[in-house]
Amino acid sequence: MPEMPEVQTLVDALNRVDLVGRRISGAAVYWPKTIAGMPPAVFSERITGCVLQAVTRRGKYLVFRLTRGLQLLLHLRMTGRLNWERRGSARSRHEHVILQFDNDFDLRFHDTRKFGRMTLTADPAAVLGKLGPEPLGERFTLRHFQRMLAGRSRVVKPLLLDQTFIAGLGNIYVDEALWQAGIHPRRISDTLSDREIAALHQAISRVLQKGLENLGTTLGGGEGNFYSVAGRRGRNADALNVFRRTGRPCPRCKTTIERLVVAQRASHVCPVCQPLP
DNA sequence: GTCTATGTTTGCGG
DNA sequence: TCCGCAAACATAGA
Repeated sequence: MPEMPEVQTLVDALNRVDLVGRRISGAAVYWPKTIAGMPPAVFSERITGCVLQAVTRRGKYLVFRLTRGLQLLLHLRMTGRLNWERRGSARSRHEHVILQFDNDFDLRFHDTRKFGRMTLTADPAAVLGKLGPEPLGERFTLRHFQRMLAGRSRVVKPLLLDQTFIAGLGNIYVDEALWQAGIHPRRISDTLSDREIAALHQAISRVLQKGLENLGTTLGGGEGNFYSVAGRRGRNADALNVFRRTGRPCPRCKTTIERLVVAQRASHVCPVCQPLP
C-alpha cells in the first residue's frame, strides 16, 4: 500500500528526527531475503561505519545516501514500515532488519508480509534507472504525458501502474485519479481524447497532492497498513472518493460505486462518471 | 476453524 | 510488446 505520498511522508518524517549525519554502528538481519543481492553478513559488514548523508525518494523507493559511495534503496512493497526507536526496546516479530546508529537509536524495518526489499549498492541507477518520470516532477508536463501516451495501445489502468511508465502510482491513487478524470480503467490508452489526457494529467497531480497533504492513506487498523514513523496514521482515507467504497454513492452523481477486476487488481468505478464506450 | 482477498513487483508462458 | 497468471508471505475479515 505505500505509494508515492506514503513513501514521501515517511521520508519527511525521517528527516525530522536525528538520523541524517549519524553513523551506522551495526546492522542485524533477521530475515535474509529482505536483503537483495548479497548475503546478510556482507550487507552488515559493508553498511557498518557508513554515515547517512541524505534520505530521499524516487518512485516508491526510499533512498538512503551513505558515505563510501553507497546507497541503500528500500522498497516497502505491500506492508513495509519503518520504526525509529531507542536501542534496547523489544524487537517485534515483524522487524526484519535493524540498523543501529551512533546516537543509540535504531532504524527498524517492519514488514508483516516480508515482500519488502533492501538493496545496498554503489550503482543505484541499475535499480532506479528504469523508473518513469515523477508524477509531481517538473518534467511531467501535459506535453510530456501526451508524448508518453502517443502510439501506445494499452489498457489504461495497468499502464498507470507500470512503474517504468510513471513512477509512484499504486492501486489507490490510480483508481482515484481515473474517477476524477472520468475515465474507465479498461479504456485503451490511445483512444483517450486530448481533453481526457489533460483531465487525467491534472487528476494524477491532484490526488497525489491531496495524499501528501493528508500524510498518506491508512485504511483500517491492521498490522500491514501504512503508518509513518512513530506509528502515525495518514488521514487521506477520508478523502477517497471510490477506492474501497463499493456499494456507496458516487460523490459526484450518487450512482452506486462498483468493484471490478482489471489486470488482476481490484478496481472501483462510478459506472456513470466513468463510462466504457 | 476455514476460506478468501490483499494496497506490489517480478518472471513465466502464450 | 503485451497480457494473464502465479508467486513471494501474513493477516484481516467473512
